[in-house]
Amino acid sequence: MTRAVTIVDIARALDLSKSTVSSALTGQGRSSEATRRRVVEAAARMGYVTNRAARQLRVQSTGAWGLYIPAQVRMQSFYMQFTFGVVDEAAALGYDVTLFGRTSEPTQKMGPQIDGAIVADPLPDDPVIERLARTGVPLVTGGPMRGSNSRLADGVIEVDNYKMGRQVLDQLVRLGARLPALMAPDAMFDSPWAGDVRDTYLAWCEDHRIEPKLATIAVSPTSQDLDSAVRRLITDSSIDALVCAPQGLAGRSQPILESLGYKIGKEFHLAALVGDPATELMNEKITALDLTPFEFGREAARMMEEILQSGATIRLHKFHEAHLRPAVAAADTSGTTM
Amino acid sequence: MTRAVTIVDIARALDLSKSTVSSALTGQGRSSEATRRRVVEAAARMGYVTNRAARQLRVQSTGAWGLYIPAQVRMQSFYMQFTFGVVDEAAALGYDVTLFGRTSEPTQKMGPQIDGAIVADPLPDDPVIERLARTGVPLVTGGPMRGSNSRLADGVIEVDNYKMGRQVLDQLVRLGARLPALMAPDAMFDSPWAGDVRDTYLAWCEDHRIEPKLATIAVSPTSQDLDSAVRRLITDSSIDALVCAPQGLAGRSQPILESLGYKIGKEFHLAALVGDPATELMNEKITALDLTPFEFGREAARMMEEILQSGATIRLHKFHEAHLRPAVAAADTSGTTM
DNA sequence: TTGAAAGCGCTACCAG
DNA sequence: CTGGTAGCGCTTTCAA
Repeated sequence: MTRAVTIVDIARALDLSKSTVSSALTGQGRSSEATRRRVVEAAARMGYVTNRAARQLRVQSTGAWGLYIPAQVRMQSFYMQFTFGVVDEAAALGYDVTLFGRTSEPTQKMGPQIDGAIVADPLPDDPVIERLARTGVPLVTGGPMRGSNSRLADGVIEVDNYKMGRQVLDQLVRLGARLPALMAPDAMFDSPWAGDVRDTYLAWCEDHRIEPKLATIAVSPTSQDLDSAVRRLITDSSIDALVCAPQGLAGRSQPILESLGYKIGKEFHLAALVGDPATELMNEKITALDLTPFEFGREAARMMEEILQSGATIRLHKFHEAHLRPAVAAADTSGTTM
Repeated sequence: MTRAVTIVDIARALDLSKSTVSSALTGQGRSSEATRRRVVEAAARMGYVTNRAARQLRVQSTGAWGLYIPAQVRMQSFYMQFTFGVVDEAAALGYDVTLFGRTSEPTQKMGPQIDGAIVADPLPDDPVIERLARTGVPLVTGGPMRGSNSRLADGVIEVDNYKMGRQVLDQLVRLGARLPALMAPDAMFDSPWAGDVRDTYLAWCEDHRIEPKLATIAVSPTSQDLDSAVRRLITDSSIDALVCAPQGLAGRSQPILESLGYKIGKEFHLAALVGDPATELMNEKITALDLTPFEFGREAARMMEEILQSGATIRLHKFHEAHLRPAVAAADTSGTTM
């Protein structure tokens, strides 16, 4: 592993000064086009690559963003896609993305060194978020912050859960449902999103003069837990539709319901508020919301860039577009339309 | 955002020199225990945090590792857990983890600045891996490398796919299966792991004088694709067990098979080679391999540390322990053991 | 046991 | 348009 080539190397090779090379490379147009090209060409030929540490030390910026995904939901593909959306766009903007885990610091004397932090689905009192915020760098959240933490965010990008939730419920009614139940995350994952989902459902029920049927469950329940939750829900009451908030649970509920004799898409309807690409968005019997998490992540990254560009003087709030992917109406056994 | 506190600040405050503070902080025991404690205490009180860039510039190391997950499989929870295993252990060892996406660089004049790269399930000719390797930093792979890339890795940690695959197949036989089929990843994800899985199955079949029944499928197939693949497999032949290689497919196949009248765990057996925590490892009817991906990631990180400590002079190869979680034998309707 | 000084690679400023 | 120089914060000699 030989010593890396630096700007002095290429300065010597071209018989120029450090400064000329530097400005030619960063391209702030103080040098003549001719020398600029010579420098760039030589840099490429010699395999020059900027030393980030040196640059950062000088410019006082790290060139990296921190990304934090709460431990509770790390198994969901939504967050993986969100993550790579952030990574992808960040790379395009010239930033690295550093991932933070749960512990993250105790051993570390050297705190995370980042220019900004992005947090997905911030939980009200997550200590990691507080620590991230305390570093003083801009904070962008995917999903709103609530409670004491809420003013910590410089940028928020969220899905309009209220609008989308209603679209799902209305769609179920359109398919023939009269009494949809909601399966929402339990207290272990009491994120603002979870709260929005509950509130939306309750408000919708009130509008429709419907007795709400709400069950709570872990975001990644065991088969047994899901099984008993579903059974409890359908035996307790006369519901004819089930809206599952956590990703994947609608897909996993389908076989349970079918084994109990329900015909999904006909006398019973299923919906997913966070459609899983493999199991729900591809499943025509399930009405699902496509939250396009990859694009969601990209937008979060773009928002971060915007805030950084402004010198962290602005606060941004945007909505990310989600899409309703309705279930295909089940072909009636008695005949067929079209 | 006030200026960060540096070692000079705390040197001034304590009326010491930069050097003394530095060595006290890094604790290489040249200063007296008394001053060392004074310095450490002051640092904590003043909220000192090491400037990574400065340290790196001096020491010529970035304090960060790169992690790359092939795009094809990013939706699998296995990789998410692996990722956070790496992040967790890296943090404990004092390293940041920078995530790499597919594009990663075109815009970047500034190549990734890392001390080492970790790659999960390296695909034979992945250009990102080549680029990572070309940076000259140590490379650790989760899963073996094959083909032209294979000598690029300084460290390899892998599951003994051969041993574990056989354990699964033998277990199915023990449960009563005679003719197990394999559902393996298609050419889109032709990783060494996928190859191992196929080879193991074929060798096992030969040993047992069984005609192999092999189907290939996308690692994240649509419901329709999975449905038709399963149907094709069982109608074409008289198989009585199905081993699914890609994560989650055994769980997703279960309802398909059941809807066709098969009783899983009795006359038909299902197995998952990469047990999904939510759908397969929790499902008592499915024989599943628990690859403990989080721990897998941690081990990869520890291996990286070991290689780095050696000055990248050693090459390491280890096996990561996976666990067979057999299906619970279905209670026979005619009676019960015990 | 401590201090002074050099220097990692880069950008920014000030002359020319 | 270009060169010289200072200095970002840190570690690491070399002297005291």
